[in-house]
Amino acid sequence: MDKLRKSLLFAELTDQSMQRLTVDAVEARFARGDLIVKQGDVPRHLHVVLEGQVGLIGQATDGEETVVELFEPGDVFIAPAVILDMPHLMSVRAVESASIALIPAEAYRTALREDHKLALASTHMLARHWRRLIRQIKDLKLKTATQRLGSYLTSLTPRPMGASTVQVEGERRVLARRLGMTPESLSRAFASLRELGVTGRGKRIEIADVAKLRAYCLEDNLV
Amino acid sequence: MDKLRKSLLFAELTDQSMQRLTVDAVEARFARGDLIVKQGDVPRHLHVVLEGQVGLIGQATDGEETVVELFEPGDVFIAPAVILDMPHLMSVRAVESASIALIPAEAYRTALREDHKLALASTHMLARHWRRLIRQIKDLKLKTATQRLGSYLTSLTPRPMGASTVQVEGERRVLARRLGMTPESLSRAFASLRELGVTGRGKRIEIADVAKLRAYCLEDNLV
DNA sequence: CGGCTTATTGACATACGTCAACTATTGTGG
DNA sequence: CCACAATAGTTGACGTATGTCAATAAGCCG
Repeated sequence: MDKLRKSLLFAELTDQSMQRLTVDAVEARFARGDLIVKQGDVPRHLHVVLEGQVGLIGQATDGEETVVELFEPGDVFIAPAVILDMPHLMSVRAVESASIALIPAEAYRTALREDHKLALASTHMLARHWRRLIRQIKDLKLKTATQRLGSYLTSLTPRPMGASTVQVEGERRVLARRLGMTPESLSRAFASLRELGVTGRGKRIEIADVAKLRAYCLEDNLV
Repeated sequence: MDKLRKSLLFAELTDQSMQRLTVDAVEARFARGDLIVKQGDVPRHLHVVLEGQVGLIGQATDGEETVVELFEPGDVFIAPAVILDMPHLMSVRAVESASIALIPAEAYRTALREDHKLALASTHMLARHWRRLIRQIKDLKLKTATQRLGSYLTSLTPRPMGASTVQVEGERRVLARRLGMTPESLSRAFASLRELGVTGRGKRIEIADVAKLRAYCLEDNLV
């Protein structure tokens, strides 16, 4: 269970704290499409992704679904509901086969109260998550669908300019919903970006001029 | 300066901690429209609203602006940037004349590191803020403009059903941008809601049947 | 290779934004 | 306290981005 150490949240904890936190923790496997957390339920565990990818899913009362965030190994998800002991605002679904560490909610809350290092690490984690959401809200409110796709593509390359090739992992539908559009609109957004030098099909996408794409997508340079 | 005690973040601190945190704090007044925090700047202070209302503003590189959140007395804003010591992703503007407490950023970070109670209170604050943003993203991605307005109106009344009168404070433009639409669309959204029993002009709005409105707006019952 | 799922493309519908004109409200100086 | 200007909100006409539905093409896996 010391795979958990890879997560930033637990990296700095003492072995003793870690021990107490994980004594009743278990590892669970989920197949693609499995529901890991159901919106409305009261949290029983803090979840940490060990392998695979999971999606934070918002469900409307009419059955519509959207993807708000994608989490990868090392990421802790739905911590806020656990911290506040309030019903989940979101569901979580495995978008590919995944392995998740389940830490009992009360154990985490107790550890938060008793272990200052954990509380401090939690503020950092929450602050980073907050900024991810803020970025997404800005994108949704200020950019077109095509610009959101372009921004996403530029986020996949470390290069600030010049040419670059990026790997777009995962299903198109999931990416489309994450970016706030339908799969059809995503296809059209890819088509629109072609005239800005974004070529290639499938998972491998080539960007001819990253700086130009960033400018078109209204990308700011904030870290 | 013990107006700060009203904020949940500081309610439980020892006097000694509070003393150290506020020794170099100042209170600043801002007029309507003043920029309090500029997107891209490195945070110098943690901000707490003492009086008035401020808006968290996202700016695109083409000059477009949107309102992401509104903060009221007792609210702490832009804490994540202060915690992480990273550039602000957002600007903050006084939407009405406001008074703000400015706590030096380094003092807050030091206190976070040394005072467990403060770290714990900060996780709660961040968790609550996270849930506000999640709610907003779900609304933006899953609801129409009219439904978002309806949801906002139902959030103003404590009653889950029956008739209710609510006060819509602040300027229409600010509300429109907060809800992710233009002022014109907001006017039309009010007009559309009229046939669902939402009447009245100006600041006082009457809802004939809160439950019916909530159903139309796809409101879930999550706390 | 065949069948199933997923992605793309086309035709069309619609929600929302834009621009402009008009109306209501707020604030201010005489 | 009124008159008037300035600002804010509403309404109408219209354009455009994105969703919807249906058909086709591409990718994936036994």
